[in-house]
Amino acid sequence: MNPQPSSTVTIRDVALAAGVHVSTVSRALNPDKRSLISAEVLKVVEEAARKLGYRPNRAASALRTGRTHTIGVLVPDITNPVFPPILQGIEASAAARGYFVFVTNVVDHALARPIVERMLAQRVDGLVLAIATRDDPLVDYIGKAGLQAVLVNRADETGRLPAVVSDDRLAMKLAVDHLVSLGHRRIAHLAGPQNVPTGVGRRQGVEQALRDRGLELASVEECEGYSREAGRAAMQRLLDVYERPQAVVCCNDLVALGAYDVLRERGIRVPQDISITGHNDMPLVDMVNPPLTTIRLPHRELGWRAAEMLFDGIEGRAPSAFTVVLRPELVVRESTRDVAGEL
Amino acid sequence: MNPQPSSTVTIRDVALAAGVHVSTVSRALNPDKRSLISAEVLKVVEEAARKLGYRPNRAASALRTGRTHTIGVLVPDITNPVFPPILQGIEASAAARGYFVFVTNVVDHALARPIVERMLAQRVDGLVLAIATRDDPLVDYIGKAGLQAVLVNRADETGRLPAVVSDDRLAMKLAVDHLVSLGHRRIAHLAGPQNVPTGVGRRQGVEQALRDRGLELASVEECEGYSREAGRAAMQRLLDVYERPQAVVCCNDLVALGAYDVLRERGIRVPQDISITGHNDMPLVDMVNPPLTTIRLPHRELGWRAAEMLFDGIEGRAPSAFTVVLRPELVVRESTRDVAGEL
DNA sequence: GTGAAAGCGCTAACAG
DNA sequence: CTGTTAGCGCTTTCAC
Repeated sequence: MNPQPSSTVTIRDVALAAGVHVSTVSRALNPDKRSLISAEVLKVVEEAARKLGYRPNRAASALRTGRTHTIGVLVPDITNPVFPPILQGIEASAAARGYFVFVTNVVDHALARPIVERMLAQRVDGLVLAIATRDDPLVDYIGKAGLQAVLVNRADETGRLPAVVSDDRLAMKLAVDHLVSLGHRRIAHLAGPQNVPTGVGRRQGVEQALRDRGLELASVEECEGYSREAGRAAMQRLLDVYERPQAVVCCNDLVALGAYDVLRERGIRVPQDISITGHNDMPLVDMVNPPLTTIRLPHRELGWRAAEMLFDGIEGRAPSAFTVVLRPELVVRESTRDVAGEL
Repeated sequence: MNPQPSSTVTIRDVALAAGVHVSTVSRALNPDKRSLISAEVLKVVEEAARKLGYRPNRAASALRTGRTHTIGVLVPDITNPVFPPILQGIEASAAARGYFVFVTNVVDHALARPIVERMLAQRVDGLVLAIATRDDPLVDYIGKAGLQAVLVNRADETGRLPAVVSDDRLAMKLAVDHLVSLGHRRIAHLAGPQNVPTGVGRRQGVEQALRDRGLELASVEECEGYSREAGRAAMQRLLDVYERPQAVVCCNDLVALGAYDVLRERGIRVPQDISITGHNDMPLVDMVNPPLTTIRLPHRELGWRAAEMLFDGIEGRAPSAFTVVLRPELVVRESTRDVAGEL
């Protein structure tokens, strides 16, 4: 009575058991074509399929239809806490549509191309890229291969691929406006790598927001990466080279924590002596000392929207937008302090 | 000259271009059968394949051979920071062997079965499960379906499936021994859910380690989950019901942070008034206030080893072990304090 | 060492 | 509404 372990139950077996032709079974089991089948036959087929524990072979269907119901996702480092929620959003969208998600960790950017080639061999229906650097030849390659793809968390400036991003400039404006409203004037920036779009966008955001308030950037240092270690190094340079700023807008939380490290070593107190802001609101930054004022991104929604756009493309629907820009929000904690009353 | 975008380059096209039969191409491009082909023909075929940008269609090969070169991974919550490094280990092993990894987030345990069924339909070659609860019918189902599978981070007590785990008892012994050596005697435990193996194992580990030192558990509360919120609730109960302990061994870091929350609210200082230990050494617990003394697990290796075992099984090699137990290590920070000199 | 031929399980014209 | 037929691209006996 129990459904069999499937192993080798094919559409043929079901057809035999139901006393109909295989194509009838195929139609009966395909939601889109079910309507072509009489209610009577439908029942018999479904019953037979159920009894035998039939499970359509996706590999066979993929060969025939060219659609595998799989997508690939490339992330630079899955242990970076911004990516899990993005993946979760992607996977939730995929699961809801009956797709599976190949997740790959692109440790070294040179490996991205071979990974995409392997995905092509696997005949994925589309790709979500969380890794494109500025002006990436990979984007060209994907375009030429005629593959559906969406970028997430990084836009393609040349507009070849649709993208879902958070508004980096707005994010930095929120941070700067917050600091200015607290009375800060000498504001520095620990910038992200200037060869990735987010690094550039956030830096421009800081500069523009400052300009809007009639101020200019006190000083800036570029980090080699979005890591605590890079933040530490950059903060050291910032303090060694320039006059100490009243506040530092960091390109992300990890960098801000690296800045914390340096400040603690040098006996500079946050926020009494200097205010710090981050970006991402990664888990536990509300638990560090002091709790970090930062920018919260809708990471899960970023992933979800990217996946939805991808599926729209795959299923031939016109995408509703080419670039989707989501709104970040400011989360005020204790790493920023009001200095308006002081001279 | 540039390799074509593949789209429709098949083995036939290569055969035609090389002036040989398709089966020759198939052999030439299969590392295991390459030796059957003359060096001369080999060169011609490889050249043709390269020139055309040929990319073997895995869906076709899967249909023919029954092997898809894909595995599935089920995790309960990818945003829980223990899982990304495990996934990273799995993915690294898979990539090295030319496999892809389907990652799924099993939000609700009732969804696990349908997900496994869809994976079966997708004809994955094997499964890594990070989700089994004690005595899970899913394990039976997988066994019956004849699917290769390995558990990670959770053992199957009935021994039906191979597993890679960290030594939970040893972990707790490390924590307890550390606290005892600091002079603590009244030691409590915030236990994990007793319907998952790790919850039970860690609790037993605490009790045994205490017994080994001639002590007994001062008090214990069970958390509803491995979350900060659950830790908060359990810590509240612990303080409300029992005499305040000198130290609390927590079943994991999130729970320990929940305990921090309660202690802070009640003005009980860590570590001056009470020592706290965690488990997992998740990112940033070295940055919280105070930095958490905890147990570090080899998460990445857990994933790697699980994947390696799975591939051994898939490729017909006898697995080198049925259960692999990895060693955790103690990381001492500032949430535990020496009280030996005090009365 | 290479070619011929069959078929993995499924879907999609095309008939009827 | 259902059956017939062909074939997706690849691998693998079986011949020669």
